[in-house]
Amino acid sequence: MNTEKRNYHHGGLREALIEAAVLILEEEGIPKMSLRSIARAAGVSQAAPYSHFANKDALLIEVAAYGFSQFSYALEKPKAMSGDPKGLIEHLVTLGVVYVNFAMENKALFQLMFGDALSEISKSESYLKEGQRAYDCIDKAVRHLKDEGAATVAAWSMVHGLATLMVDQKIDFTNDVEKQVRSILQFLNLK
Amino acid sequence: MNTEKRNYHHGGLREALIEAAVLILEEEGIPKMSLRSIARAAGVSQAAPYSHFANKDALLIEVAAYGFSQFSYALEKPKAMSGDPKGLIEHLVTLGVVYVNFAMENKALFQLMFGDALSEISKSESYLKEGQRAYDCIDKAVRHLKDEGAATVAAWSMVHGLATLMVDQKIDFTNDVEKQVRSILQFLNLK
DNA sequence: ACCTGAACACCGTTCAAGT
DNA sequence: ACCTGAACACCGTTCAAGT
Repeated sequence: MNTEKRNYHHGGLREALIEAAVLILEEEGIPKMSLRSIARAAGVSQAAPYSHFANKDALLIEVAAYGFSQFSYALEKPKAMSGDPKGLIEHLVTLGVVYVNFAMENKALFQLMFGDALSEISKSESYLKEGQRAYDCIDKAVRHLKDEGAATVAAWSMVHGLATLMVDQKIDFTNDVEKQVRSILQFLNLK
Repeated sequence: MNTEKRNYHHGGLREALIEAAVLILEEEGIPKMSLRSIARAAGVSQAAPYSHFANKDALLIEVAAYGFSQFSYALEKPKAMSGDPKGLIEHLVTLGVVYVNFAMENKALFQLMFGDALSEISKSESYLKEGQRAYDCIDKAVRHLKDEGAATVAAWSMVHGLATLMVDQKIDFTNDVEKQVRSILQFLNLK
């Protein structure tokens, strides 16, 4: 395993570094995800990443963008089944459950995605694109119930607040995420 | 200024280190807040902090606890003026504004307080005590409108979500925090 | 163009030694 | 008991040098 050092000279190190970073991120946590440990995991020297990224942040921004692409994919999967109000509310609950489950199953990645450690992240095309996809998903679901920008922000804040409080261990860990999401969304009134 | 090196031998280094950490935290940000830079700011050697704290995290936990004491104080200040429903809702809006304003005016401290970087924080007496004070404030205000645990979690999630999204720059920065808080809390239905 | 090895300035932490 | 100075094992980043 350790000895099958692939030949990254044939163009693949950039992606391999991102993959290695994602692995270390979820398996060892943010503090252990150093640029040097990522390079080690990819089987290259400590300075090699600088051939593909301006600095550590630039690599982490790509990791965050990858996270948003996975996140958006998960949010786009469940399709609204019926057009009646009850079905629309049920769809919103489903999105909330997907949101919180993603956060709990990818804690460190979620923190990287939504934290503000990466000062240049808003200059990344892929981050903006994948992030917008996720936002559009929530926005569309909310606007079917209440076509107002503030309503989206309200729903998003509520679900995101629960997700962060759970990930950051400020709220009792509940295995039953759906029950938890349902219990707060009952207090969201989209008239 | 640099030369007036106080004599910390007479018991004050512990508090001086916490103060120095708070200053660096807000003025230079989390990445610059190293244990060595804190020690430098307090005018002692790099190893001196270990006479008062087991490690860097132990010091940061005290900083977070200090943050919660300030936070709780701010939340306790505004008193509910009238007992009628309208006054109670107004009180909740006020608490939301205080919450978000604290986050925006103490970004790095807020992130330290509510992040999960400090793995041993839940073992700190002062953190638990000051954190409980803040929670009780919100819980009391919500329970006057709707006496249900889930209602508190819903209101807290919504306000905390807005605060984190703003601090982490995932939502358009708005100078008018009150307007923003009001615009989302209109969708909180405590029946 | 892509990668290495050595170097620099940082870090957290430990430990013998000083007072 | 409290603090220092030196040391250790880490970092991120730069740069000359190799292919």
